[in-house]
Amino acid sequence: MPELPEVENFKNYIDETSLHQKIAAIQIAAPELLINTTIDILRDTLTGNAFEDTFRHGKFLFIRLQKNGFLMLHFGMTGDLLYYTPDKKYPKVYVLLIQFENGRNLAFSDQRRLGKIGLVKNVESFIEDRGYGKDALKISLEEFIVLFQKRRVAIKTALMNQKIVAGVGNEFSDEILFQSKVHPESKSNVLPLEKLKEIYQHMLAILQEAIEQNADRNKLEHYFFLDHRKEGLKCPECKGETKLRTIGGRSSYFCPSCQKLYT
DNA sequence: TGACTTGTTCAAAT
DNA sequence: GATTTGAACAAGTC
Repeated sequence: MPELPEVENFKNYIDETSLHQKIAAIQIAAPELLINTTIDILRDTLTGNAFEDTFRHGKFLFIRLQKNGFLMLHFGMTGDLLYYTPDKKYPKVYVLLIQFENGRNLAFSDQRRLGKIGLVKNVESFIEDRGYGKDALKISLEEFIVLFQKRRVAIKTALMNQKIVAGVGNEFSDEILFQSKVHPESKSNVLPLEKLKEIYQHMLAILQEAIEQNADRNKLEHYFFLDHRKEGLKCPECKGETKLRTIGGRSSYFCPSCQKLYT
């Protein structure tokens, strides 16, 4: 599931493959993913244009165009990118296909179609209008503490709320709380200051390492819950059994003996 | 067959 | 008004 590190990885992928090339044509296979634009406007804007650079905020990726603002991509649950030379081997399924003048294609695929595609004039006002919080890698400790001290919801729910801090999803929130030894149902506003600080530090460390490893789960084996999302496993710390519980409408895995519940 | 999965948004409740 | 809760969406798996 694309969370912040995966989206950063997509950003790097576009930087390495798709910048400064004239777009010859585009194909749109899933118009229902478009927000604040239409097929015609998107086609008119992108054709003859080029990608200049990229910017990530939380799980959103913005690609600056040579003219007329930014192309915005959100990867939902199953979004993926592939840059390739079209030939018979690639009957690539896509929701948006960018065909460059050099003959290469960039395909945005999204099996479950929970992604989003849009045009954005101004990234800062897009983020502000929609009420998203600071990016998880850019928020300061002080800002983090102020926000989390006033939320009464479960800490896991707060961490996943993009309007508080942007970029953390279900899977990374489980790992952050496991490393911090905090039960996911602990109320955010009752956590001791020291614990909030630990959560903040683990959030940064885990996200940063995942980015360094290109969000490759095989290289994150030492992270217990990122590697094993199952109930009834042996916790590597205490050898107790891991539990599954629905928290904030999302499945949450945790170790009930290592992760302390603050009420 | 239908329950379950996730990121986001919306409506309703507090 | 701000915050919280829960349902809805899609489409695939089991």
